[in-house]
Amino acid sequence: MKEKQEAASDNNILYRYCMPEWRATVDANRQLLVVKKGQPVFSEQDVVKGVFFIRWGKVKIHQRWGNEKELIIRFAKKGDMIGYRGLGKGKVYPVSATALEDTGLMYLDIPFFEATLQVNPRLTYALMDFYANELEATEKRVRNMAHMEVKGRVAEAILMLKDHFGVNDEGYIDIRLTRQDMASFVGTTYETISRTISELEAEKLIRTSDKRFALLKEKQLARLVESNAR
Amino acid sequence: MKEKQEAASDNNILYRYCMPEWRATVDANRQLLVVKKGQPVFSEQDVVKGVFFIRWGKVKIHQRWGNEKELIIRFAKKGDMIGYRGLGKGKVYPVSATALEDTGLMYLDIPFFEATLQVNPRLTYALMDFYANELEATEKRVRNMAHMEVKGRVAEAILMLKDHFGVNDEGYIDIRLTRQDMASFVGTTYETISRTISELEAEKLIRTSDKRFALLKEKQLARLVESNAR
DNA sequence: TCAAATTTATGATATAAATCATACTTTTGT
DNA sequence: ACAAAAGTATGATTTATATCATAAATTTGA
Repeated sequence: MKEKQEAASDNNILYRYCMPEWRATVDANRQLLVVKKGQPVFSEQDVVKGVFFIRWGKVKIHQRWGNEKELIIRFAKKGDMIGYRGLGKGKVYPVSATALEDTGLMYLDIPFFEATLQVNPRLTYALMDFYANELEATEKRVRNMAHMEVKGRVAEAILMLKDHFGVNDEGYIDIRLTRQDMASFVGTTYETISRTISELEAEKLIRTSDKRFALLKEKQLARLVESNAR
Repeated sequence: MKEKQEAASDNNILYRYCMPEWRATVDANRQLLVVKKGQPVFSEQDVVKGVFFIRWGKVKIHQRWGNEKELIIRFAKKGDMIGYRGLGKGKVYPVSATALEDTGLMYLDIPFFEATLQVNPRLTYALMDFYANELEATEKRVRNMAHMEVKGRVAEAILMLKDHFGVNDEGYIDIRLTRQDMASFVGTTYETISRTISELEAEKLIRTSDKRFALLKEKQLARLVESNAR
């Protein structure tokens, strides 16, 4: 892997909330790994053996449904923790994680991670808060899925992507997504996404290029979200 | 309130996971209250001032959308905690809680509850696990909303209700729900629910009476859930 | 570098479920 | 105990979006 990527500083919930004395223990127990674009970090039904922290790159957390369909639960970037699904031995992942680009990860096995939680109440507290907030966001998604139509959900998805990944110099949101991934994130088909994106472009609310999105009229897009009850 | 109801033993995550020494402190700081059927425990946009534990009765956690529509996020019964949405001052509820029948609650204010978390790492740990599991269940709901059609979602909803509330002597799930509540839980309209329930009854998979459901062929109902990709 | 595979755009058609409408039943509050 | 309000069943119509189909554009890897 490239130097620049390897040099990325780790800044994740674990490093931020565990006691400084424990940090060296973490470093002694961690493993570093690289997953190539398109390759799985873990897959549904795999036994949970550890937890991952993204050092660089991007990952989608998704769930298969039947043969062809999938739903993207969330996207993860540098600093994000993935793969921890609560306590309990012998658990299997209810979701898959797949690299959207070459991605560097740090891995801790479950016994060590849970020992870390026991020793660092502040970390446990921060993690509880993290899950409580994720839950709130996911509940909102259920509601949107139930009551908002596709166009509003697409608008909201684009705004979420902007919040999560930020924009680059040219104003494009810093993640490349296929129409299929976008469809899986919004919960619709790629044909419908294709049409909806074309429509939003025709209305000059967004621009797209190289599988990226740029916001042209963010406020109007946000208004679209609000007024899109079914 | 009736004697029998008042005599209910409290068994909730707080009592289960906080240190015995702390229990008396909790009891000194708690308030007990009763909310009548149909009345709110708290409402969307209220400032979060405390957390509630249900002693007896049943509550729905729901979110309004526009004027008429709502989505029921979850149901809560005896022992369940409601109203805690992570740390942070000045937070407002993103959801409402409304009593489905007369309900007795214990209330703790946020400063005391968060002090309790600080003092009882095991409780924090249990709460983190609780939220991680809730998150997993809610993610599954997002997926079902995206890919499963109404009939499958209704079947799944009925199975969830059975798990959560159990069945009485006559085989009926121990909660009374209007068609509108059922629709809000499944994420559809009451007309569609009415039709779907009629259909499931005609197929002899369920029976209904007095706003309650009884399972006649649980396995077939579960199979319906599996095979109901859109 | 080129052929194969994947991704995209867009049109035509089918369909699940929303909406509109009406009559009937049950629950609630005074 | 009764009138008003809320809830339910079911039919008719509309609509958003899935599905099917085709062709063009882009990406991939040998």
